[in-house]
Amino acid sequence: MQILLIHSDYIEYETKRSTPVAEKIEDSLKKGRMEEAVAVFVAVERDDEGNIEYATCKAFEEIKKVAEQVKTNRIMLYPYAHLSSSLASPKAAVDTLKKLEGLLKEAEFEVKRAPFGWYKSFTIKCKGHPLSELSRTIRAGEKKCAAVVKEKEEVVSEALKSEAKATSYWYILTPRGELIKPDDFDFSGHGNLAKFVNYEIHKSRAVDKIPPHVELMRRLELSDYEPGSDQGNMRFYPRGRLMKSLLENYVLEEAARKGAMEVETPLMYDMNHPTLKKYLDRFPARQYSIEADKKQLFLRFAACFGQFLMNHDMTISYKNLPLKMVELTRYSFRKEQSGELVGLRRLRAFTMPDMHTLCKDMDEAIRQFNEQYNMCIDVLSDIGLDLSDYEVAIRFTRDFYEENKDFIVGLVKTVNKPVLIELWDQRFFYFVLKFEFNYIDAMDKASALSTVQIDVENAERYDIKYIDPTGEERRPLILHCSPSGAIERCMYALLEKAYMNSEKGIVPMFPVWLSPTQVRIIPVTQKHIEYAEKVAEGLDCRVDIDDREETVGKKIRDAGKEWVPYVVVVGDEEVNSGNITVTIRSESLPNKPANVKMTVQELNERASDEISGLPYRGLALAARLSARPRFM
RNA sequence: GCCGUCGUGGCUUAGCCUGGCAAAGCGGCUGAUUCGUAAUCAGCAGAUCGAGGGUUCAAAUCCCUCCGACGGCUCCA
Repeated sequence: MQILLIHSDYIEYETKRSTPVAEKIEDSLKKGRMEEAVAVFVAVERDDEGNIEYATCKAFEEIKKVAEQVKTNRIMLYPYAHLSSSLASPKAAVDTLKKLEGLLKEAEFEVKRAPFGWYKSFTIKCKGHPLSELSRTIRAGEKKCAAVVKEKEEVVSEALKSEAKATSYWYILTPRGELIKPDDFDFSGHGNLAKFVNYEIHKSRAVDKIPPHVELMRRLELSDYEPGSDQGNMRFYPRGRLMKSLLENYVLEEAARKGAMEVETPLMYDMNHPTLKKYLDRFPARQYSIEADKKQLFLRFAACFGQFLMNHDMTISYKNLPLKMVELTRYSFRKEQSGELVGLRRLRAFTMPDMHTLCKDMDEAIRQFNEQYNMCIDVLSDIGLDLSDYEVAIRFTRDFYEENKDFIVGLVKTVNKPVLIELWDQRFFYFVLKFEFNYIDAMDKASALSTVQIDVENAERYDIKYIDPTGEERRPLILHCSPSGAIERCMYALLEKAYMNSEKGIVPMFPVWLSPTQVRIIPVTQKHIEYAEKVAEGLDCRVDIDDREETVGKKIRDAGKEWVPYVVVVGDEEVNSGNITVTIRSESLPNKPANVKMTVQELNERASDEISGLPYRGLALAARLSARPRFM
């Protein structure tokens, strides 16, 4: 916020013409005059929008200080856009001005406020003494002022009021349908669930290690922080890009298999679009905003916007339902608080498959929910995460539960292990039912992967309708589904899992279909490279050749450090026998490689079998290791 | 965003407390070695000690501000 304070003999204004953003005012406010007053010219800036309370209170303090110094009790607030080139939205500006006016009045100042959004003429007679002209820049900053603390308490108490209404009731639901309070539940044999419940309910997250996956993502040259961007925006090296691409394609193909139509929608939207504005108001200050020409734009944080706007314009018959659309958001942007960002776990720009299903009624929504619940289990399983890696949370309103008890218990039976239940007396969010699969990492932290929600609110908000058999317009229910959750987060989970495995004495690796190199061929000396090439030609997967002038021991070690699933050493023996010796990583123990003699064809069959039915791409790097640059 | 800890060649770190020529390993380059399952040998290059400011004859080292990472609070995919 920029403010300019002028101690004046008098200030007077008169409105001339309204602009499109003008506030509505009574005629009495079209002219104003104040004698012996501090005129406060104010430009509310974009930065203030994140913390209007702070900016308002800080401005209040500054004005109060100056007014006391120049010994006046009269304040004229005057909106003055020309003090800044980075203005807040008109709505935020008016809010701020009104709040500031309120604070000043509370402090017993005599306050007048010139109307916002009008062309005005004004006359001011500046006193000209040393303190009569002052300017202040207010930035969301370090110190809290007294007024902020007071204001915060009020905000908190508001939030507490709403939270009282939305009390969460926590339970554990077993596959046998028993609903048990967490305190009464015997967690033995359910260590991860205990961690998850602890994480969710008690919010106990004390940890003193650095996250293992952060080190691994760099050591494996998958991805890294990009200091040249904003925090939480990653760079992906060729290996990481390959893995990510495979995962992306996989989820899209699975969605397509379930009948979803792939679409693409814009990354940025008009902040003042009437429909979007309402939606945005539920997620204050969470998005990146940018300015283009005169428009205030925000970057999407999911694909909902684009798809719902598309749904709004579509002509949809009941015969088209359930109607599925999917988009892989590269990227979804969420301006998370900087302290929350961690490696691939929590980002500001992330890739999320986002599928929406329009359903004609609750019965269909529930059937779809069940189908997608199962799809999510299958998707995570192919990615390399099984039911022992994540915990299930199901959250719903009491009403929904009363009407669909058997269905909920059925979901628990599907996974055949106890799940965490969160139940609300009233609907507090836009959904009545949702589940997430929460991955539990090496530091006992939980992160949501797959999720499905039954949305009962946005069809109305976006005016999405379908025509029923009688020709009537009706509102569909909308399922939100992310079959895998964020792609980066899947990579994080795989890295954390590999780390935990290595702690348990299991050799860490990725699923073969995701391994950047699937087969590494190590020629014993330079003269065996030609033979290595021949072996490579017989393999239908990502094969590379370590042609560097290093010892065999070194090359073996390096292949191990890259988690290559199959390592083939070729020397005189292989050239003579025609067979190859393969080190199979998945069957190896630490310091105990599993070496198996087989033919090239046998290895090819084995590898092809493991990756069949899953997306495939060629090597991300040169086939000869000597030609590869280092990224770290 | 707030609180705490940290930031030294591309990477991992020593040096910082107690100010006095910036060290090592890995990686890179050059040469020798042509090697059989977790690191072959030798040499060379490579640093604005996160950035900016201050104190001092002298700052990687002490002080301040900012940036970034990690951890906590809060939140989520």
